[in-house]
Amino acid sequence: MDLLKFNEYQRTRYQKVIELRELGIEPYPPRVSRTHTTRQAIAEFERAEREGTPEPVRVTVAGRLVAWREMGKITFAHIEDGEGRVQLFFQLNTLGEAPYRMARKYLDLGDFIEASGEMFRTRTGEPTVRVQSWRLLAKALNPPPEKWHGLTDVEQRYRQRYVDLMSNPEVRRIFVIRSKILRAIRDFLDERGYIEVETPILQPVYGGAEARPFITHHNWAKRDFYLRIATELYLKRLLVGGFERVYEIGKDFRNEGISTKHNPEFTVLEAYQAYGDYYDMMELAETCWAAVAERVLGSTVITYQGHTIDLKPPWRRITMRDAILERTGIDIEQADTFEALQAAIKERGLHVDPKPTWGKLVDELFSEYVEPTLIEPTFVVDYPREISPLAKQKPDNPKLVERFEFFIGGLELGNAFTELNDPIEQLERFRDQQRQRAAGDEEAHPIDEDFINALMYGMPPTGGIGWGIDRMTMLYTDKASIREVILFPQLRERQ
RNA sequence: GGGUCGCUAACUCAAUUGGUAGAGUACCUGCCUUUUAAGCAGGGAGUUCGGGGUUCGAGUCCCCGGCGACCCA
Repeated sequence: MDLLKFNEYQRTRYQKVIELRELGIEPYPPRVSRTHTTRQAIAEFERAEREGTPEPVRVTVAGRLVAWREMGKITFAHIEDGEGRVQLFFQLNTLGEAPYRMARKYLDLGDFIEASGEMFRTRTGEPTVRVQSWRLLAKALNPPPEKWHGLTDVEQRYRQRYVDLMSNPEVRRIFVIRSKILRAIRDFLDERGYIEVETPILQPVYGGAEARPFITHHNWAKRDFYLRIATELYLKRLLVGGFERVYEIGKDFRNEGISTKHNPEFTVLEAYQAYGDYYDMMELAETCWAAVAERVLGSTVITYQGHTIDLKPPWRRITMRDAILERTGIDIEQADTFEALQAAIKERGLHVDPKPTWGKLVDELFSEYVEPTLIEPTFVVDYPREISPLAKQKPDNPKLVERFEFFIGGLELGNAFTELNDPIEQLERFRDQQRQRAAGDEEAHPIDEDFINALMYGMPPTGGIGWGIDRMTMLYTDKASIREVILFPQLRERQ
């Protein structure tokens, strides 16, 4: 950074750094001698008050200077640490001339400092540290945002999340909840005997979902790799290997646009259970989501964008056929060819993006007319086979597979199936995808020959499920945009 | 990809019809020994997102571009 380009604030603050060093004071010392967090200091003081302890409570607290009120020979300040804040009382008589003047001359809002002294209550009753000595821990060169409004500019909030976090406590709270959600999911699955695994992010063949991948290059191998779009095919290899219950939580990458519901890299849970099916996955989903809400929010009832929603099981189950019939009057079992469905859509004057196949048209019709209406937790079951190349077909209807997606608050949240474990059928499905790719569908699945080889060793009947952690966090924190629940969301580079 | 809105001091925001770019916070100086959005007095601080055009004169009008938010596809 060019020192000459320092602004007014940076110049005055950096000047203080220089002067402090001339005085032999290091503005960025290596160690801290904190004895109490702000919360501990207050708690210990209040306990001493209750118990009538005669000795004063002595503390050394540390944190960021967030308020500074000079009143002549005394100054009130607040510091903030990870747990809260506490008031500091700088007094000329207590500190002595030099340390008091130094504080007033060299401290600025945003600096990290350490202060030692006895706890007391001010006239207004606030527990406060009467500062007997203080020390600069880290000089801040940039001033913090305005104390009352904080940082509100959305673009700057995302680009400089550190400023957002320091000035908006609500934002910190969201990411604490996100962390607790992850913890609760892991606890839930661990209690059910799942083991957590890690599979490759760099993959020679991508798969497990319909999406365009990011491509990267490995210099040593002299070849391109794909960033994974799903963990599915690797996790199922582990079931072939003999693990019965596995899950992975990690980032997937999809080379697509950005929206309030899409970030190119996003966090996903996938879980697989041998000897299970998609009914077991419904039970897993509704139980887990309710348990997580209970553990993280203390209730299964949440508010999302004005809707009050109870996540308590059992959730509503409806077939995709009935859901579409309900909302559009079209029975996809009758309109069971591409041409018939096209005709039915036209006949009813519905607006659906043109799609190349029956299955994709069904999916589009559903997304357009059903999905936004699914506010209560709902499993939509039995999807068209041709858009579900990794799911096992329904025994009584070869056009459909044992697959469901679930929806809450109008958000598509997860996807699950009874996993296809017939290697030859799987190969056929991949070949179908290959044909769709040849016909111009860039999102069609490529053939993963090693995965077929794995299935040829035998994979037990299995239920599998995946859901997005980002959207789950949106739901639990009542946020309409995925960027609010991702610490550093993807943005275009600024010039 | 299309539409709407936005981008002005470090932050939050003003700026009438096109007529000297302002306020609050923050910063600097002074006063002030129980304040808490402390107070009082004074001062400094701008590539008005970038480029071009119209005009005597552009933050404001027009064109091109950038970034963001929301809606639509």
